[in-house]
Amino acid sequence: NYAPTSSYQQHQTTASFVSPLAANLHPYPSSSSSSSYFQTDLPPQWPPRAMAPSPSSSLLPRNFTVHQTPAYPHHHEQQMHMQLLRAAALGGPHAAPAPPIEQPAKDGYNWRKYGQKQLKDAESPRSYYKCTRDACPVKKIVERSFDGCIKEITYKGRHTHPRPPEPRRAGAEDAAAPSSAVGAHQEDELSDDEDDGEEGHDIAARVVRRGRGW
DNA sequence: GTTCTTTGACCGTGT
DNA sequence: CACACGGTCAAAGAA
Ligand SMILES: [Zn+2]
Repeated sequence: NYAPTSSYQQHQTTASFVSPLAANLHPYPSSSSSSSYFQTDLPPQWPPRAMAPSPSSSLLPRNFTVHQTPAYPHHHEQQMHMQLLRAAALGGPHAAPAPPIEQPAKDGYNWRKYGQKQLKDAESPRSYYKCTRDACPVKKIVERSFDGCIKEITYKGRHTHPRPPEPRRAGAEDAAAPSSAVGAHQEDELSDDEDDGEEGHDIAARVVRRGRGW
């Protein structure tokens, strides 16, 4: 399942600067030969809208790969993998002061972190987020590298609500076409994860699990 | 008061 | 059975 990184690395080199999030992520490759993915029932708008959080941190990963699992046929849960890979040549000497920590990739939704785990092998800790909207089951797992770069983002579930409105900046530029010619190309890939309908127990177990400690 | 992050403990699953 | 691993809870703190 998780051996993809290597394969991506070869491609990532070609990545030209790409605005963190561009329309490239769009599931609608209009006339793309392989639109096999997304054909499932993706939310009307799954691609993160404005990822450029602020003027400060623009050293986000250049290249990214999208792994999205088609909605679970017999399950209400959907999982998509989105891998953000940064250019290999990032270890640049001068590069930039490199902010100690980067903001979590913003995708337009609001998340609350409910856990973090240091994985066994990988030295990249995973952060677990849940959509703050009430009754919205969507979860998000962010795995970063030691240097803070996002290695992989995993979305689970579908939002039961539209994307919350973006906070307006007083006297700021309009959010029409911020990124100029961002038309670089990147590879969007999706990988099927478990399609056999595992995790079914997940929901049930969760409910029962209510009364622990307290 | 609120919401969100941090953090170790806890729990389910797999070996 | 125990143990390791990954995901989640929830108390305490921070904003
Ligand atoms: Zn949501």
